[in-house]
Amino acid sequence: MYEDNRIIRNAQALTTDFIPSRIFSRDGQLQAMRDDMRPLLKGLSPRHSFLFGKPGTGKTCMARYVAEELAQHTSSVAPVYINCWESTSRFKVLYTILQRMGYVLSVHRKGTPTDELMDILRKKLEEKQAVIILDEVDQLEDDKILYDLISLPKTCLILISNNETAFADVDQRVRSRLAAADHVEFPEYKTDEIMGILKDRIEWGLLPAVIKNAQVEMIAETAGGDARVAIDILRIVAESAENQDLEKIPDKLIESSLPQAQVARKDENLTRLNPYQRAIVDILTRNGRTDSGTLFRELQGIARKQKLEPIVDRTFRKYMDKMLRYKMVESEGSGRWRTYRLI
DNA sequence: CCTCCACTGGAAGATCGGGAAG
DNA sequence: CTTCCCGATCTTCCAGTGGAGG
Repeated sequence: MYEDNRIIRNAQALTTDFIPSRIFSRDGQLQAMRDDMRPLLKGLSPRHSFLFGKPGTGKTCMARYVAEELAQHTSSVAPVYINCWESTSRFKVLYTILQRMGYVLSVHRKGTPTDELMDILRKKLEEKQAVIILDEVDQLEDDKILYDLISLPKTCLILISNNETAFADVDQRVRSRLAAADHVEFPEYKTDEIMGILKDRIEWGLLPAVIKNAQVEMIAETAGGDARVAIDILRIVAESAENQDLEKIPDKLIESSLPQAQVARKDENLTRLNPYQRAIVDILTRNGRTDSGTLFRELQGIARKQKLEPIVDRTFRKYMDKMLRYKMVESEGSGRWRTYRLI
C-alpha cells in the first residue's frame, strides 16, 4: 500500500489513539483491571474502576486495551469509549454510547428525549453487556449521567481523570458508589519506560533502521514522562522526514520538531472556541493578568468593532468558565478581586 | 458596626434549529 | 404545509459574597 514510503510503515501506530498489542510497565494496573472486569464473563456484576494520574501516563490506552481484550474473549461484551470533552451533556453521552453500541439513530436524530435514550440503552444492555469508558470524566457538565450509568446492571464503568479528587462535589449517592470502585493510580513514566513504548510504536509504525537508538532516547528525555508527547514528537519527526523524502531521520529534525508538537496542541484548543472566546484570548495576550470587569468591557469594545452582537455579562462569565475548564486560562483570587491569565 | 459596590453563579425563561407528527 | 417537541445556548433575574469605606 505504501510501496514508495521510506520512513513510515503504519501511520496509525504513530497516533495516540492507537491501541498497542501490549502494555508496558503497567503490570499491576493491568492485573487489577482484568480482575475488576472478570465477573462480566460469568454474567455477574463487575467492579467499576477509576483511573487517575497525570496526562500521558497510559490511562486511556490501558482502559481501551482491557476493554478490547475482553471483547475479543466474548462476543457478549461491547467496548464503548466516550470522551467527556466531546460529550459533556447527559444527552450527548447517551447518544454516543448508543451509537458506539451499533444502535442506528438515523431515524430520529433530534427530538428524542433523554429519558427515552436511557430506556433504549437499558433494553440494549439486556442483549449485550458493556464496558463503558468515560475519559476526562471531570469535564462532564451534568453529573446526573454518572448516576444513570453507575446503577446500570451488568455494566462495567471505567472512569478516567487527571486528578484523584474529580468527584469531590458530585451527588452523595454517586460518590458513595464510586468509593467502592477500584482506584487505580498511574504514576509518571520514567525515561526508559517511555523508550520501551516508543520502540514498540517504531516497530509497528516505521520501516526498519530509520531511527537510531540515541534518537529515541532523545525523544524520550524531552517528553518529560508524558508518553503522549513522546508519541506526538515521534509522529511529527517521521512525517516531516517522509515529506522530505529522506531515508533516515536526521538529528536536527528531532530538535526542530519539538516546538511544532506544542503548537499543534495549542491550535487544537483554539478551534474549540467561539469568536468571543478568541477575542478574550487576544485581550489576555495583550494585557496579561486582567480582572473580570475590565476584561468584559474590553470584550464589548472589540465585539462592537468586529460587528459581533454584544453579549450579556452572564454569558461572558459562562465563556470564562468554559475556558477555565479547558485549562487555557487560569484565575487567581476570588470574588471581585479575581483575575484571569492565559496559561 | 453597617451599607455599598462589583462581581459570582444558580435557576428559570426565551429563542433557535431541526426532526416528527398531523 | 403547520404545529409540536427536543436539546443547546443565551438572557433575565436575583440572592450571595466579602473587602472598602463610612
